[in-house]
Amino acid sequence: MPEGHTIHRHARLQRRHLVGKRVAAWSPQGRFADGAARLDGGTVRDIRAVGKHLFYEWGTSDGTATGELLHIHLGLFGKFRTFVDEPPAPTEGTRLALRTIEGEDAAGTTIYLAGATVVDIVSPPEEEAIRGRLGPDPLDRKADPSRFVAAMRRRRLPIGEALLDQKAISGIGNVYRAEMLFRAGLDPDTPAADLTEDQVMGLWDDAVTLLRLGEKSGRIVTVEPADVGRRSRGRLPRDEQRYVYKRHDRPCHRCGTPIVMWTPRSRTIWGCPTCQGLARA
DNA sequence: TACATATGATCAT
DNA sequence: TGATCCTATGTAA
Repeated sequence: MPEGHTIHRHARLQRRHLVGKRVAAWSPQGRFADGAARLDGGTVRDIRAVGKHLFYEWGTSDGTATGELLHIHLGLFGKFRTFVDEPPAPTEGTRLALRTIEGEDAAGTTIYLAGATVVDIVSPPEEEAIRGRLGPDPLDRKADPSRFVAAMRRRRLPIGEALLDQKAISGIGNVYRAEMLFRAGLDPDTPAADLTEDQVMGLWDDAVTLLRLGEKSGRIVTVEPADVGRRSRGRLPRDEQRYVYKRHDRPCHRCGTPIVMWTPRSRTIWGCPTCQGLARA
């Protein structure tokens, strides 16, 4: 389930297992055999997440930087599986396997990766080039939201499409864009440039709130508990976790109006005709 | 066995 | 705008 929160969460959890460790690397599927061979037996010095990208800084077996970075982008289907005990055999599509090399009696941690759009080895300048193409990341405490504001001000593009543009803001995906626009009471078809600066900053602040929550919990829960008659966000039934995403024909949690869906640029979006004043409805 | 589906992004036309 | 790439899963046939 890879929007930005998932990527940052993977980085945080994998750091605990991998950083400072020597790891074996191989490619069960074979399509990353050469890359895995270059990484095999080296150490992981750091793992960094930015937007939907992951960078693993590699070192030699004694920890010296090699100038090689494992770069991963999960795309739509990419998945990690982590095993702290003896792992099962990898699935056929497993492109990369990493396993920590521990002492005699420790099993080590094994991580399998399948389905990713990008698995390659890049140099530090290439990492910088990729970062340079990305807008500010709501999960980066040093991010500069004014870059997002500026990007929105100069775009006639509908805000619903602009939010998916990783050059404008990085890490937002199809679930968060729909949910953020509902929470802001905005029609996704509104041209980005028509929003006030306060509205754009409001979207940024909400992205920070929601992605941080998602990074902590590993799930995307966007409803305010009061809207579904609850006291907390814990263990909500599936239909009560979100306001609009995949809730077409279901009643809005705030006003009861049936949620509608449409598909601009082959990315389905959902909205409440009443709460978001949908022009198309 | 087949097909639909998925929280992404790029490239060609 | 449409085709394409990536893989696993659930449902239908």
